[in-house]
Amino acid sequence: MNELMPHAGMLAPVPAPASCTHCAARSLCLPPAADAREAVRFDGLAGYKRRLERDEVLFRKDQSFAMLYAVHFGHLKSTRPDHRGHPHVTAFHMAGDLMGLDAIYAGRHACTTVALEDSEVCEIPYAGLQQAMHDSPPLMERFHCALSREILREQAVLMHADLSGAERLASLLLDLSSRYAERGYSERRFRLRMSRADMGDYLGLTIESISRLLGRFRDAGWIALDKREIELLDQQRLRALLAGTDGHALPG
Amino acid sequence: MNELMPHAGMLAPVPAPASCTHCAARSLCLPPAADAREAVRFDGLAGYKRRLERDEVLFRKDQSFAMLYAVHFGHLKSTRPDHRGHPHVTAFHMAGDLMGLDAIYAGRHACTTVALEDSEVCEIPYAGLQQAMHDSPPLMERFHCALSREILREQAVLMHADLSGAERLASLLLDLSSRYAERGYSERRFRLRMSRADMGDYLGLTIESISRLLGRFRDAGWIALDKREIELLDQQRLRALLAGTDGHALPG
DNA sequence: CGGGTTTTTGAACGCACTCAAGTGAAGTGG
DNA sequence: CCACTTCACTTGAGTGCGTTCAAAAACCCG
Repeated sequence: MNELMPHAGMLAPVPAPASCTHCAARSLCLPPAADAREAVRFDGLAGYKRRLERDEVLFRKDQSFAMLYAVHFGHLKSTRPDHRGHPHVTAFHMAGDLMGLDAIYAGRHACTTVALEDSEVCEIPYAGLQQAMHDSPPLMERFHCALSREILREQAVLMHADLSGAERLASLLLDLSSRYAERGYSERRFRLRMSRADMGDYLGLTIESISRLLGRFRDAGWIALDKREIELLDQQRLRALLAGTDGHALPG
Repeated sequence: MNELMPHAGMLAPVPAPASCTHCAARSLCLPPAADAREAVRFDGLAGYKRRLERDEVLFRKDQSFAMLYAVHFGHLKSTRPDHRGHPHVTAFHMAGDLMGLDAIYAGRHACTTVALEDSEVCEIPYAGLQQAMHDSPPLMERFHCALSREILREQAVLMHADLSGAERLASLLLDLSSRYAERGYSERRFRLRMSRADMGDYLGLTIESISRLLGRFRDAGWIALDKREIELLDQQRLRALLAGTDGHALPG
């Protein structure tokens, strides 16, 4: 394990070096935007950070739930074993994303979350958050929005059901692109932090299919690909593939 | 439309005939279980009911969000159009289920919800609920649990991705069965309120596949089927199919 | 450089889809 | 009461896509 400091409760809110008020992902995360006093208070709540090395586990399925986490920097994935026991990727997380929301119901984590690269997360004690929400209706509302957004996100993935492999892959690439855009990074060129196997587990395709589809996208001139470095050369075509408006399907 | 009474705000909480305290689905729904005073207050909040005929729309996608709804009796489905515009069923709702949670984020409904049969729903004004949650931390916690459970439910469906058609169908039948059991109905014998087409839209299969699979389940002696009336003759086999532990797959 | 992992590529199979026809029950109007 | 329509479901035949199995190539890290 890699705990830099002990998990403190609400009693000793020693401020951590980096505060939410100056965080780049602030607008996508939980801390209140407007009120300065509340912002300071939230810093005290979420001040503790935890560093993770690549492949290090943040929390494991069935582990008892006490903290929510927000990505400060880096990338993580969440996996859940299916009925057969095979792991299935339920989400990829990047800066500002909230993790652990699915643990509130049962009081234990429903998924295992792992760092895809060296990362840092902010710890948000759930008990403290509840208290803070009681005192601050705007914070409560932000939290409800975050939960609702997570439901929406999963509904969107859920609708992959009757999409072809090419459509699912296009959907993932465009999703990543738009999330990088939200964060001020290039929506055209980015690095795929996850392995082909992770992409397959996420989309319900095999690793071979992912590889073949990426190859066909490259051959069609829709993307440029160098290992995990990707550039979306023709977003329009990718979108058209999803919409099915395009007369031209993927050549291949 | 079919509004029996005007939508009142918090100012005129005229109690409706049936109260949450006596509702059969109370334990599965939002109202607090313990405190009698809070229970009465919640009755005032959620007292208004709305009746729906079969095929009547409760709310439509993009409609602005003001109310959450709970199923009092009857069954409903929620659908969302995919990128192509084809409707996709995201959930089937029965007594006690909360609807509209996905609308909190954007302030507009993300799906369209329709009655599968004559039904009645309880209206829960979101603004009033927020106020009530501010006054009652236990209610707030129940609400967070409900949101978290919805996330879990969708994750479970999301993992259908790499299941075969037979496995997906078994999963749906067992899910319905366990939900009826929770509500005190028979887990063995029940009525499928939705059409084969709805089941297909939900599971990502065609109507023909649903029909064939139900036929194979029947021929294998795992279920008895009379139109929409179904009896699970061998739950063990259905479960074994999902777990993949069973040596015997579905004969076919 | 070598050993292990990740990714790519090839060939054949099987499942769910599409297209097409047919059955059955419920509802309508003469 | 019976033709007719309509809708929901069933059944059959053929195809295509993603899978499985198998092997080679590229990459990473010691």
